Amino acid sequence: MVQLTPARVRYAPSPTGLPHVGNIRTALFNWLWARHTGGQFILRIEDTDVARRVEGATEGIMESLRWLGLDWDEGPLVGGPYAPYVQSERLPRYEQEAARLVGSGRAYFCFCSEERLEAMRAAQARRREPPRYDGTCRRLPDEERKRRKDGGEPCVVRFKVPHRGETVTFHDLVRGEISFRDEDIEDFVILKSDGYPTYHLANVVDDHLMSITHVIRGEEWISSCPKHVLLYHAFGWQREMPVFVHMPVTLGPDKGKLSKRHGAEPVLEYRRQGYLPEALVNFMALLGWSLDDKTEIIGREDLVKHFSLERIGATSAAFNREKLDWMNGVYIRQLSPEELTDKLMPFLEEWQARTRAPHFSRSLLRQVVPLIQERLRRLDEAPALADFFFVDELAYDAVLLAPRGLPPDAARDALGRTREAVSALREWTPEALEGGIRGLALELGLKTGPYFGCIRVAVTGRAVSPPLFQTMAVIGRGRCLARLDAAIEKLKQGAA
RNA sequence: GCCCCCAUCGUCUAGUGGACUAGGACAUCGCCCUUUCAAGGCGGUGACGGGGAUUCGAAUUCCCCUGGGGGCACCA
Repeated sequence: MVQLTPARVRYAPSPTGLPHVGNIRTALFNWLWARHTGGQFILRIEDTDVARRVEGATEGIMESLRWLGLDWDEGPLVGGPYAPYVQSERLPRYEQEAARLVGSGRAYFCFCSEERLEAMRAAQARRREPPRYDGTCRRLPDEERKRRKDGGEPCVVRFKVPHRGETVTFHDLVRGEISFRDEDIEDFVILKSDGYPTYHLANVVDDHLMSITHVIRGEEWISSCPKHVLLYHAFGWQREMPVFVHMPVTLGPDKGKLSKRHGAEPVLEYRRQGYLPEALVNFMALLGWSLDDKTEIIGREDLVKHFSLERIGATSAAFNREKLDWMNGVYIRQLSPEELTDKLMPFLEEWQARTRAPHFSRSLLRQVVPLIQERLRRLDEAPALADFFFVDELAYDAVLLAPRGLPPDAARDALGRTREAVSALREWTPEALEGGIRGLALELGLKTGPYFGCIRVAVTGRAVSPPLFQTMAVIGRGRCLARLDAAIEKLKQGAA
């Protein structure tokens, strides 16, 4: 492998809610790059919007990362050489850097009120002009700005975008050169009136201070990237500018950018629905990245080993639940029965608590697991698939007992003979059951299809189940005989 | 409205001028296996948005159009 310099990358979410798949995929790509290069993955909380802050969101973010196995080397809880990693705790730095810019004439105080700005934008919209700060305070004489500032008038700090009719160009690893005309960039706010920095300032300052080498983020940031580039230059940091990698956004099923509005669910919701973190990781990695023309199932280690920024595509990808479900099934089948039992326990326990199923236990579940493993796509499907192993009474429609090709009377007789034959069995094993029941089928001249179907319903209460004889073996002699009796009774009542 | 980005099967993608009658995966359809359902095996349907240009030769390069997406806050 080529010797790579260790990268320092960051996942920088704002704590405004639980991260969803599109969001956490950014974390995954950053993490993969850090691990691939042997560098550091940094978690930085960008809580510079006091109004949008959500209680507990940071914990939710960390829990999501932990569940997916995306461990961070620096950040909340673990600390690091560039602490603190929460922007609200770094306010003095931003203020200081903003002041530097004001001092050197690259930024200025702006006293325009929210109302005035709103009116300005409304007027621009009416004139069908792009909404953009009109530069009122930029044109103010220095003395007046100083006087009003010293007088305590509320203000923000705006970056003085050089409007020289030039283009601001940056290199994006995914798309190549991207350029904007400087007159299309407005004098953006870098420090708000409450003293908090905006994303633009905080992000540039911290990335520089924390020696971030690669900024891997969603493509929704492309349009603000020139602002960041301008800031790097204004600060004199252009030599150490990070490599920009704008990943394509994830689209919802309706092809809109994945968000609450477009079918995005919190990552932790996937845990609740019985997805395996390794399946979700595999799946998300393939959303916008590919190893070659055939690899679909690729485990975490191989992902780390083979991941590369160069193979990130430029087209946005729609989140496709069906493929995730398939992939999750693949990962479920790869589990050992013991592992799967462990993973299934919380889902069955939750079900048990609701239904009071009398026969549920881990050891019974352990026996059931081999019978349902290849039938599961999600862990939360297990109760619906296996409930009849754990209950006493079965509730089902008697007509199911007489499938096509087996009239009710014949079904009742067959079940009666079956009960007889089976209760005489010395061993209650799949093999013994199969021998006995097949022998009987031959003797009675019954086709196995309808006949086995009939027994299946009697024993499981449904027309679809895992293989009959193994199922009966696990359910046990006592409950099987009782269920056969109940089925015969049901048919008698139906006839009467 | 303005700016930016993108464009291969329904979906995720491979493809960097000839190896492409465009490959793989999910989904879908059919067959096989089979006591049902799965799993598995085999096979089928299915795509280079349109138009120009460059070239002996374009999915691949360039331009235009169209379509889609993103952005345009004292939000990130």
